[in-house]
Amino acid sequence: MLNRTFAALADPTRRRILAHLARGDKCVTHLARPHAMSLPAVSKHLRVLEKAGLLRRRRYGRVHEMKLEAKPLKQAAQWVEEYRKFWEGSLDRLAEYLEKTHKRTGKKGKN
Amino acid sequence: MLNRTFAALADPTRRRILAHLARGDKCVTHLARPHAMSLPAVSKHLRVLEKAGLLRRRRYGRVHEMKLEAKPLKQAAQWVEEYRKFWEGSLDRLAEYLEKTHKRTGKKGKN
DNA sequence: CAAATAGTTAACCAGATGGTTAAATATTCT
DNA sequence: AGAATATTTAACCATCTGGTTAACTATTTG
Repeated sequence: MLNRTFAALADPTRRRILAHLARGDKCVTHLARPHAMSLPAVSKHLRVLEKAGLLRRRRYGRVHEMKLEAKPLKQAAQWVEEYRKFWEGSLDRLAEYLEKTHKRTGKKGKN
Repeated sequence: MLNRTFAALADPTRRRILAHLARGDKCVTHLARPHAMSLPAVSKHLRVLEKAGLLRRRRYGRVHEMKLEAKPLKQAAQWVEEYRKFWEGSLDRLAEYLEKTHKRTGKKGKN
């Protein structure tokens, strides 16, 4: 799940599409316009996002309305947040690392 | 920047490597052991992570010590967090959406 | 019905990705 | 010096990715 989510987010076009969707649901042509590429290209991006569960599609006649789906984003946020423990406690970790790995003149200070 | 970060995070092997690194810095062989793949494969993964700025490498003789670098993760978290506004206010958005789309009398708006 | 509109599917292409094995490069150990 | 260890580089392969154009399906409109 995270695989597809992160892979989907790795493309700037797709992130822009999501940004637009966050400001209101849009149909394919509408989402395509600001992107200097063909419609099929956008269509593909939308399918990637859909497969990643980042948007849901509803058809109204010939128009496909896209709707942002936040669940995968939440999951991604959760994953990344686990590393907050690390980057907020990084000095402690560094100390621990220095102590454990290199017994060379144990200077364990905090900065 | 986000491109590379998210792309790097899209691979489970790389996420596992980061998880190990978050628990202490490790050298290549050490990081490779739990992954059922060749050393060069792991080496490649490490380079991807390095290029994405997610880790820093220090050489002590022939041993390369890897160290988790949190900045890109922070940036990624920041990006994802922007969508919290959306998924926490999703009901309002939904209401807005319903109002705009369904009660409309066939106007071809360029919203 | 015919034409316009919305969107997808198909076929193709160049380049990236993720893996392999074999060989090369440093560095450390005896 | 020679062997072992840590890691990278090279060459190769299959598959995925992101784009294209052309053709197709489906729906709305005149």
